[in-house]
Amino acid sequence: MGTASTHDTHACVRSDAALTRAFTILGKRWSAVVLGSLRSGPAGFRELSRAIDGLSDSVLSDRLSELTKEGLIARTVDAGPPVSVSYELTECGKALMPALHQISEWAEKHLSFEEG
Amino acid sequence: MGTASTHDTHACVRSDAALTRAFTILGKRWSAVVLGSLRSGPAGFRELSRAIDGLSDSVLSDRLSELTKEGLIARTVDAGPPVSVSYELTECGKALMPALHQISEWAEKHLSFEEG
DNA sequence: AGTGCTGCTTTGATTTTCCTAGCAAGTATG
DNA sequence: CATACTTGCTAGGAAAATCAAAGCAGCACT
Repeated sequence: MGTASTHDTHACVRSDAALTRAFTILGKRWSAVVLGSLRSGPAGFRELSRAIDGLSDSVLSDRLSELTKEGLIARTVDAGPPVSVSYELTECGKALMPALHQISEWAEKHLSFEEG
Repeated sequence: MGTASTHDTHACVRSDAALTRAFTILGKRWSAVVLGSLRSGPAGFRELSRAIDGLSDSVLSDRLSELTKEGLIARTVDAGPPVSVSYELTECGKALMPALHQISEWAEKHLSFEEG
């Protein structure tokens, strides 16, 4: 087949723009894990740092900024006196939770957890 | 401190091991997009390269190797003469599609597509 | 004052990703 | 054979992301 026109435009669109856009955010190391950690409620910087093993403060700071900028989480400052900061999911962020949960279940079923 | 008082195991497990493991794979740039591109059926290297805009050959090669090693996709060589290679989702990879689809829908609803 | 908590930022080193080429092999022309 | 174009990759090196560790300011407890 295909001898007629070589440069046709029926590319079948294997590429999914929405998925690509989503993974501009989620495709960064730790983004999704940070979001997942916020699933059970608001948390402070140090709490997240402690909860997520392997993630350094500088990267956590970056992810938190990006996620806030993208509107997935919100940063709230309570000027105490002991000033405390807390991060929590926005509606947008919450809407992602079912998908994250599904991925989590997929991982448990299909992935091995001993890796080098 | 806090002899018998402080509730030390207050950790609430914010960290999700399965999610963390999943995003050891998916959290790499282009992994999920490559998988998504394979959802409509097998494809060759060049076809994927053309379909996914912005992804370079060297990175595609990396992702394909990793995804194959992790068992999400399979590489099949048909020694022609015109030798042709095709990649396709394994059962494991297919099982991830619903989640990817959900993320795609989430992106369409909640994300803006004009970004800098 | 000393120690530890909080929320970050800064400093390099290491790793990953990216872009530009290029290779080997096959097909299609002439 | 030569040229041109395909396929499936790999190499080199630069740019960006990630890393661990330390530092800093503010507040609390002792």
